[in-house]
Amino acid sequence: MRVTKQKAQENRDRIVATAASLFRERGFDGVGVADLMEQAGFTHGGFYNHFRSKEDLVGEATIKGFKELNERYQDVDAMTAIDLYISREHRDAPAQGCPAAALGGDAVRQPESVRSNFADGIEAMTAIIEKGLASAGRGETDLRASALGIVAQAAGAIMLSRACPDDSALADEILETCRAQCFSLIEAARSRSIAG
Amino acid sequence: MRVTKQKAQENRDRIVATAASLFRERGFDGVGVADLMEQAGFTHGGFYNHFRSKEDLVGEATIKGFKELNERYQDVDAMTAIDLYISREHRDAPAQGCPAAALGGDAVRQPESVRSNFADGIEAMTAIIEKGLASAGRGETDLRASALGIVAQAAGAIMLSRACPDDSALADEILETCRAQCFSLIEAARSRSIAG
DNA sequence: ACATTTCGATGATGACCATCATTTTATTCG
DNA sequence: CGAATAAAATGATGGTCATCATCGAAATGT
Repeated sequence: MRVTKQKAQENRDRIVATAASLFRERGFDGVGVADLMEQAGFTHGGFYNHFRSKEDLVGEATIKGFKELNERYQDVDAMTAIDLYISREHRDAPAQGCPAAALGGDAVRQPESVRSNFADGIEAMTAIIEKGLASAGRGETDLRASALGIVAQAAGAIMLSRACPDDSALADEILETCRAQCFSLIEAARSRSIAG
Repeated sequence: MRVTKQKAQENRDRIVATAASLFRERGFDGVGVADLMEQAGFTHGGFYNHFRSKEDLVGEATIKGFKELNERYQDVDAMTAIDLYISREHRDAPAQGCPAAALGGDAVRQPESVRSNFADGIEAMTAIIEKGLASAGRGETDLRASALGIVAQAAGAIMLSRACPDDSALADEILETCRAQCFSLIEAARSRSIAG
């Protein structure tokens, strides 16, 4: 049956949101169109009324995932951001977590259009950390470089910690060690910024 | 036809080596048994004479991948290791590169047995960096913590750089920035080690 | 109110996939 | 040498996948 124009848009949004979660949990290749549609509350057939291909959806879901993440980290201190990001809670809930950490490895095998969305997402994450790094000081030094390094270490930490077995000592050690090291990097960037 | 016992072992090794490369290039799910066997120079049927399941091969290929990597980094200075690891050459040749960076994201969806191999590989990488960090000094401080942070940042950098579009400015910026930051971390760890 | 459009459901398509049974062929072991 | 064995090839199985054609029904535009 047909459905109201607004309702159709809501349905479309729900498909994208469901995909954004499922992809982070199972990978781009781990989610079939039929399975996805069922999780969103539909049968498989309607999919191609909304998207030209699965690849299109992958691109949209990537944007959606980064948007969810960055809204949650908007306007928080860099220390708080790292405390939230490099945490067991984040590691153990990939479906609601960072797309870069969950799907960065999958992204390599995606077309340029999708990878372009990843670059935008990484750029946005970096900007958030950089903003959270800016202290009362003048910010002479390259805060962006510090932010980029912190983002790489944080995403790497979550990915590596997830790759370890459940309840592995190493998995937790990676998290704790990298959190502490990122805290140091934040402090160092700030003191350089004030001094500069 | 049947084949000499030694030849059969060589064939098996070749399948594992081919898998180790192909998996890093296309992901665990991106390589089918038939395709893999063909790349190794066989037809698909013989696969199950060598392995009980594809999952078994995934585990073995992971070990093989880390072994290849760690042999290449054995006995090198930490600076040199990072210079080799965080490089365009490494980023652009995933099939010969680090399994953690290429397959860490895929590992989450693998059984514990495979993840256990990943933990061993990460442990080995960390040990190599830690050893390369030890200077003439007494090594009072926690070099392992520094090494783990460096490994996380390095793997994260390669993963994120690969996720960006080809010829993207961000992709190269990630590499250069993280290499410089890892160099600083190495220097810092060493001076603390000497002072301690 | 009626014709048109379009959302969503049903079902089919052809291509892959992992896995296994069978056969052929050659080696290994007694 | 002969019997048992095992590696590799061939071919089939049942499952899943992305994509598409079709159709019913309801909302939209006139």
